[in-house]
Amino acid sequence: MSKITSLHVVWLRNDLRSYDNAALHHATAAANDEQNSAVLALFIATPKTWQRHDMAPIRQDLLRRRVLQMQTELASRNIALMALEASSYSDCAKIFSKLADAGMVALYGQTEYELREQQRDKEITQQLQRADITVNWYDRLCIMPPGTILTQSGDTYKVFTPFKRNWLSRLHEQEIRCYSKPKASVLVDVKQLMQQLGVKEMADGDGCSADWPVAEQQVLDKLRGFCQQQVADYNDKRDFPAVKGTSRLSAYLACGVLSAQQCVNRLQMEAGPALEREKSGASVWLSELIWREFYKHILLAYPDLIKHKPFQAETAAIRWRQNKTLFKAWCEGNTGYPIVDAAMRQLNDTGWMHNRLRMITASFLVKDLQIDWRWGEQYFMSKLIDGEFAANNGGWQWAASTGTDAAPYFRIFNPVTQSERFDPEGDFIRRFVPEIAHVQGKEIHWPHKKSTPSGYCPAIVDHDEARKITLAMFTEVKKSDG
DNA sequence: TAGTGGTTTTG
DNA sequence: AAAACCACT
Repeated sequence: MSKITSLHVVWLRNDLRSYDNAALHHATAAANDEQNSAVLALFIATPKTWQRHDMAPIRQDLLRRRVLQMQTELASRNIALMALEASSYSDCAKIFSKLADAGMVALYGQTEYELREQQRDKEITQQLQRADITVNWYDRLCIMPPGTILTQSGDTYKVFTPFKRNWLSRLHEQEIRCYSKPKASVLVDVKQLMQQLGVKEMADGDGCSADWPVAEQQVLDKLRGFCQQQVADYNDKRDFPAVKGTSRLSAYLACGVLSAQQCVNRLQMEAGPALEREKSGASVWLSELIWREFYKHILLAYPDLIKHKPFQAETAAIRWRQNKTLFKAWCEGNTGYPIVDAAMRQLNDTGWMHNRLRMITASFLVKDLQIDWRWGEQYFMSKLIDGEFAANNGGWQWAASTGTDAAPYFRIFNPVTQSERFDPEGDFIRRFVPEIAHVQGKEIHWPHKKSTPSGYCPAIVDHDEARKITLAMFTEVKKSDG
């Protein structure tokens, strides 16, 4: 075989899949078109940057496991995946200059919307273009890319429902296309290339995400299974944490084993007509995918969000309580509110939390403990296997009433009412708060009525009182703003 | 035609 | 209360 003289490099980040991967697809097509040309997929682990972004250890481990799995999957398609270990994003530049010397002719990748990531990509782009290397970015993180869904006056939507209406009308105008799995003709010898470049191989993770399978086919089967068997009941079951009513695909969307395009494509295939029915399981699940895009669009349009500025400027003046003791109790699931404690322990024990519980615990931290939503935002990121800036920040600001969407009511959840409504039998609470598992019947939602069961913590705050304090805090900043 | 004001909608 | 739409200019 003749010597490889040109490399088409695919930089994988949060698009760790071989199906429907635009970058991989185009790089392979280009390489197959040329003589002595090969595709090289590249992943660079950057634990220092990950840590600075509070990326949960379980999410880091999932990334590493997925990359190793993908290495095998891609090799069978004649595509080598070089998995490297660096420290932070600034080290990526050195790797690319070495690749440029080794015959790299083009770079392919999927765009990302966070500030540091955009800076990183901009710098690498400039560096490579100076060396006459073609750089191709594909904006496929969303089905409808930011900038394509605007109000009639050309503004970014700040309210979900009109955004969704617009988004859906676009969906009806077009067919969602997914790229096929690429196949190259020449396989690069990665071991040799790594030696030649003098770069460090990616380290293994600690395996803490082992409960989450990483084989691409297995994940696609999960998606298909969900769309065939569960999505029909999604609207009826999704709010009950004791029931497996949600897709549990968020972690795979976050690291891109699945694309949103694949999700909607599969949903249309399996649930077709139901999608046209309002409140059908299929259309409600689609709404959740649209929420994901809504927050990504918002993030790109309001870059201050990445600096943790509140969307509603006047709420920056709120003086949140800096109480480490109360915060710790919330983190550890020792608030004395069973549904809150069960939820936080689910997060701590499994790296994942049911969406209904994310709203309940967020509301509790902000509206019952008056603690800065940013503390909660950061804690969630540091624990969640599916933590992504846009959705996490959007969700927290929604719960904190500092974000988009100006509803005329004030959003304070009553944790006991929420518990009664969404964990009616207390099954979920008993699973995660064993010290009150023996409490019979509806008392499980509020076991303090007679006296707090031994081994369980008393309530750290009185909800009705806390509610009044919070309302006053918001009234204060609203009136000083005029 | 882009700006306005009045009306409807809002996770 | 604020956003978005819509009709009118």
